[in-house]
Amino acid sequence: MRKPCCDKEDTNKGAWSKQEDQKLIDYIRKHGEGCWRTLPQAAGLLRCGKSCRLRWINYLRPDLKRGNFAEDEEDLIIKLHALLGNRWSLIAGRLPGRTDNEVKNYWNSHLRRKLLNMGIDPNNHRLNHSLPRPAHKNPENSASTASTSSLMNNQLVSDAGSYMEDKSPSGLATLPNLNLDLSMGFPSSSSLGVNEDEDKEKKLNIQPNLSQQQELVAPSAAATLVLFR
DNA sequence: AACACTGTCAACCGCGTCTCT
DNA sequence: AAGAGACGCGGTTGACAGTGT
Repeated sequence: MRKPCCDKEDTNKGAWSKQEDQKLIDYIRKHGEGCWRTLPQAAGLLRCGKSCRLRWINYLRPDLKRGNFAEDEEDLIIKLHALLGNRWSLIAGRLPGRTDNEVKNYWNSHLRRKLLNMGIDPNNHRLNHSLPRPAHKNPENSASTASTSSLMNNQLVSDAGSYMEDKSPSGLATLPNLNLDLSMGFPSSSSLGVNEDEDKEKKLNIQPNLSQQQELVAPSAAATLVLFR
């Protein structure tokens, strides 16, 4: 049988120091990612493998974009969230250089509120008449919803809303064709295992006729999704 | 200037799934 | 086939920064 991931007494917790970061970077540059269980000891770090993995994926990876989200990224997150729900890793997989944690944080701190301010329920992306809709009155809103206006133009809200209601007898919500422009590159296999991605798309029954190497452009291929939630 | 409140984000925790023995 | 460890994910927490009073 395998050994436990780490001895909890011997591991550091909390914020990472620059030295720790450097050790992790150096080690992964030399040996590559993976084998997180043995990595801390091999790299001379008093951290558990889980913590190392998180630090690398969320912060140290060289292909991370960081900085503010662009409007098109915001739109894409909102669209994908309407389709996938809180499947942050899948959503982040469509945003090159972004991590699931980053997307999740951005959703919770910015996008959720933005939708609420528009009177849209962030949970189901439907217009919610019981929510406040200051739309034109609030200057902050009119400014901040510049990108979301394109959202409305795409009829995402109504589309998402209608299919959320359109439940099949089996209890699954079947999504109609959706003109979802997913013209983003595929996630790197380092950030999201290819096999895992494949597997999840199978589970989600996404059928955009894609090969792994193809850029994901699914306008009319139209993700026909069967959500299992 | 000092305090309270709010927002942001890195990191942790627990759980489900996968993989290995 | 079963059980245990490893991995990955989503939810939550807590420290810190920024803003308001």
